[in-house]
Amino acid sequence: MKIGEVSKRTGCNIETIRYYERIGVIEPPPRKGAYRDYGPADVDRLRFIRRARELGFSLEEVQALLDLAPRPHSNCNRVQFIAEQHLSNVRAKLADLERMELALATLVEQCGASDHDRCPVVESLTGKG
Amino acid sequence: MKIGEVSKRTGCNIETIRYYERIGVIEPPPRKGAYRDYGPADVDRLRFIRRARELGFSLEEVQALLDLAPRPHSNCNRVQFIAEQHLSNVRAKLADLERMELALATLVEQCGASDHDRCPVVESLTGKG
DNA sequence: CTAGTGTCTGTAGCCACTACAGACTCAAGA
DNA sequence: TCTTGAGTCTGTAGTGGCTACAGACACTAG
Repeated sequence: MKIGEVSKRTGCNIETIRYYERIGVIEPPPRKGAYRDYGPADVDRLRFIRRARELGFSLEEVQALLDLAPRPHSNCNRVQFIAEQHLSNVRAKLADLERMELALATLVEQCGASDHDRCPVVESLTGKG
Repeated sequence: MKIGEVSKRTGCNIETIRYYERIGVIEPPPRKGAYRDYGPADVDRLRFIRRARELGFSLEEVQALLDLAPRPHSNCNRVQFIAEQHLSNVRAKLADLERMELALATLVEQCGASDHDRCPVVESLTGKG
């Protein structure tokens, strides 16, 4: 299977697949002539990576998960640990964004209600604190 | 005022202040001998930038806001537009993160409840979809 | 044999910083 | 005056996770 086909099947784009190879997230596949020749296992691995990325795992975490995945039974605790850590990061980011959302929504609302003598957004950013 | 003082007053670190100058977000201040010599207006501007960044505005948006800020009255509509646009980006990211959070929390929970014959996290990432 | 599509390598760009190295400047104290 | 030491200077390179080329090469169908 050539890289274009793999790209279609996994949803990873071609440049990204080669990038993953370069940084060692996937192994360099054998070559058929000048072209990379992938098998089904590569497709599975890339799908795994893509899903993990969609859940927001960093490539470093993905690496770790991939190393643990072949023996899920004995490694479940470590996998769970990584997932929990990541979950708490996600929750922290969520809290940040929620704070932003609230602040922005308030400003925008005030802006709509204002007589535009003063701009609440600018005032809020300019205020002395 | 030297850059270290400005850094303390604004919470921007020194490297960041010089970076902002390099990319044109702030003007190069005059020099007193070899050293940059800032005034109160620079402190205000950097505080503005910092606050806007904390609300998640990109530096490009910050630039635009800074250009509009001197005349908040006449520019309020444009400021509001930028803020609204940004707010909807924030909300989109929030929705993404919430999806992640839900998926991760579910997996972690299953992982805790599992007898560890199979690892729900690995299974979910490996599944054919 | 040729045209066209796909793939190859290598490099540079994106964002918003951050982290140095190695040189310098300047104010205060001896 | 001389030294010390903290602060500042410039310039460059690194971060993460791609993405976007340029310019060359490979392969396949007609």
